[in-house]
Amino acid sequence: MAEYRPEEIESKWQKVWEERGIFRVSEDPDKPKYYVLEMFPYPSGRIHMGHVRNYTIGDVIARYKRMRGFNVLHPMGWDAFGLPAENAALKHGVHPADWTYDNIDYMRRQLRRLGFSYDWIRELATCDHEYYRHEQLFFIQMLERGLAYRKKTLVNWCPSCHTVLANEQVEDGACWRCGTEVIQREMEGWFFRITAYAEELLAGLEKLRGKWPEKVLTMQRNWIGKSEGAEIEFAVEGFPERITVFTTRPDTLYGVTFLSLSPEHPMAERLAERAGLTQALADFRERCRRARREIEEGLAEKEGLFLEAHAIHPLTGARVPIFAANFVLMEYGTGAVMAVPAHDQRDFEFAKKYGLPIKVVIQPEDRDLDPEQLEEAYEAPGIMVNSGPFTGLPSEDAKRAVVEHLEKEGLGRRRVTYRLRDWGVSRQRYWGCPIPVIYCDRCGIVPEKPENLPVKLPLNAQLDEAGRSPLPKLESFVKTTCPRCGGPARRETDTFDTFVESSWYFARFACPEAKDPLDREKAHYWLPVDQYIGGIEHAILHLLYARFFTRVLRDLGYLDLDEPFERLLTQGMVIKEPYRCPKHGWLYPEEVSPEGTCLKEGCGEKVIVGRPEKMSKSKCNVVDPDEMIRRYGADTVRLFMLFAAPPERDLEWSDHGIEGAYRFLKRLYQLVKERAGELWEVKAYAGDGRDLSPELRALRRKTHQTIRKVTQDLEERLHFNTAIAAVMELINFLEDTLKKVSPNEPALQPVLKETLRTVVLLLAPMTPHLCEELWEALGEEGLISEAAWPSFDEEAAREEEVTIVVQVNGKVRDNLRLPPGADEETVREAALASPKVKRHIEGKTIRKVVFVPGRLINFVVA
RNA sequence: GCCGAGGUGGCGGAAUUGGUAGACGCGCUGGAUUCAGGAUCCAGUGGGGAUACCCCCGUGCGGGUUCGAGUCCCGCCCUCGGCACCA
Repeated sequence: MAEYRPEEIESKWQKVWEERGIFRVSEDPDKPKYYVLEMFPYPSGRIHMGHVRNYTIGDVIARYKRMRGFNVLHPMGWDAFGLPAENAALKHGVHPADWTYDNIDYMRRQLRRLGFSYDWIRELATCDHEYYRHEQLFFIQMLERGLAYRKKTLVNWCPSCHTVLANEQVEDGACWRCGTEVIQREMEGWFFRITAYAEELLAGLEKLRGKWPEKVLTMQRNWIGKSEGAEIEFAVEGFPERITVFTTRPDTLYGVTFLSLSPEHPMAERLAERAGLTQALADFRERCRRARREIEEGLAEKEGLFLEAHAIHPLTGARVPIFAANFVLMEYGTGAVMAVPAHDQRDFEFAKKYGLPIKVVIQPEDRDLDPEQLEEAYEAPGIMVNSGPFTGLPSEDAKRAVVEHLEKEGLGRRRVTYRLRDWGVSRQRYWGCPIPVIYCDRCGIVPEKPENLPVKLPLNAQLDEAGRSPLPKLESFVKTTCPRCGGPARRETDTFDTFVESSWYFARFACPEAKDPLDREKAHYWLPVDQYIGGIEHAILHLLYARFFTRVLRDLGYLDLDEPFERLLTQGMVIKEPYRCPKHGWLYPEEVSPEGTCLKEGCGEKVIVGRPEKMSKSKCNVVDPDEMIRRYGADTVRLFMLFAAPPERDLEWSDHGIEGAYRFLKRLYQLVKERAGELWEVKAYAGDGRDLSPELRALRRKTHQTIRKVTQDLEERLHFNTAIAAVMELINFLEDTLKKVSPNEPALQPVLKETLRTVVLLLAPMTPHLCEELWEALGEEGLISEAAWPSFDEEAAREEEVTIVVQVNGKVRDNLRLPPGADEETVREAALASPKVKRHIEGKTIRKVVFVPGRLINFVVA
């Protein structure tokens, strides 16, 4: 019996694909285009199961669309700048470039072994100056348009990575990469004006409804954080300047009893100076910066510093004290808040702590608020009280009325504020794209001339042992001449956030050889990406930056689209249960006995099996793709990744599960190989089925039903697990049929050929190597990778008989096999003839009959 | 606290529009084959009662709508994810 040898089959077909270059694409006006993209990997060394899953899903879509006649762009590249390269360099004494390129070579081989249908000609690595030079040009152009700028501000500093992080890159107050708590630090750096696009980025989400996961849309919406309200100006006693506050509750204006300023607010500084509190304020500001994490998590108690100054209420003229408060952020709104303790919980707590007055200006309908008795702020709407001319209005209406009044008086205006902050892109790191600006003592900040690009990252740098960037000390890099005046000048030594590279790589894939950053025509042909696939961890980060950058490139004239990714699939993680011994800690599966005891040093302790979680080396619950490919072959690994769960859900790794996938492929291989000889020259059945025996007609029906089912699952839902299940069902059905049908039946071989041919075609996007092999064995022409997707015959798929469920009082009592068109009368008679039904009806009256044609009949009796 | 997703056999998961709950796979049980193990093949496999026909119960919990609810409505519990002093 033929033995399934995946390693032979797989290398054979990978070579054929490679030699014939069948996955290379170019623009073809005669075919509809389809661009499938998976988030490109960071070349960390080896691919992990998460990559395998991500890229398998993408490959199935690419191969399927190709079979459907699309001109498919399916590229792959490397997100090759980043900190791990520098860390590895320090640890192993290799240069980040060597480390990165070695990893790329290894990982490329791994991807090839999995049989992914990439157009490798388009491969790119972002650390290549032929890639990042274009990004430097974008930056210069952004600078001209004010979309990039430099400012000094409080930034998130990761002490372990020795660099600044953008707000999006801080999770729960910690660095997203290494988990170290970030500290607040005042620094100069470069920013991209993403806030200029806040409204457009928010509005664009609407168009993605139904095409992106709702969850991602919600997360982005929250992150942008639009809120509508008003700016209101307060005069300051003894000062010419006014303090402008932002509020979403102008209706509570009459309830203001004090103002809170951010400790970073310039006015706080001025007031403190006058009151001789400069040192006190500086200390307070320092404390707030240090405790930022606690403050943001709401753990820190509210704290304030009275600045011994008063503001004048714009409408009542009342004197209200001014505080610096630890919970007021300089970066949001105006950095100043009007405090309404009766109707804002934060202000309430602050007022209680410092004994400040509480003034009720909104009354709920069902009770009376007494400021003396309040235990928490009343934040809901109600009826205005103590509010001058606005008293008696519903608070929701008063919001507008108050603002209109202020606008008339020149004391305030409507204002929309976003939570989104500008994107800080400066990184104090070596292994990244140099920011192409020069500092000249005479001319100030000067961008590099476009013709001098790229500003190459020097590869001769000696890495600093403490992990700091060597660039500032590298004279040959820093020392330069000013592009404007020709005098001596210094280069910027910060590099870009690596998210800048990944913000436009999908566009470069459309025209990787273009001399210009992008070839408008090619980009226009290929973009947008029709299907993008990647992890949910980039719900905000990469996906928001890429949406922003696409719009910038549009406004710079490079692209003519708004949204880069038409459809988005966020695949779940690959997870596995970890094992832990009370004495020896985390264990590898092979360190656990079949009885569930620890095998380390003859320990014998009962092993604790954790709930499945993300694979990580530290918990010893990783599965190595190389090892699995070696054991079972790429097709089996791919099949299991697709079969074990629908793509958006987490996938639990199972050693038994992958065995099952292997078993299935082996069975299919043997089935086809056994029959291949006799079927070689047989033509697939092409009749109308009337000449077939009932068994063969049924097999044919199942075949066409399966084509329909698999097509739907791949086309509409991307639910590969149910598609595979359907093919398995077909094979089970085929084997049952073979047992029932005489081998001499003349139509057997054509029908069998049709079925096997179909099975192989349907599985081809998922397990391409095996299917090429079986396609060839069946005597079919050409490569299955280039074959057309099968179409189904509606007539052949139609059931000759349908199952009609018979219920009595809603309980299933029997089922009938009848022709699909059977009318109520026929069904009713057949149903009443059934003894199983009779038993439940006898002696009772039929009150009602519910008939659903082709499905069911229900007798309601009493 | 707010928002979102989810809760179905021993396990991963099906059930696309309110119409036979548990497809497909794993595991398990029994049998065949084998010196034996493995591999393979066959049969069974939600729970309970009867072991012959059948009957009752069953999709997190409690209500409801309906001839009929995993699916719709109301209330609650639990798990996971995101956001959270953003004025």
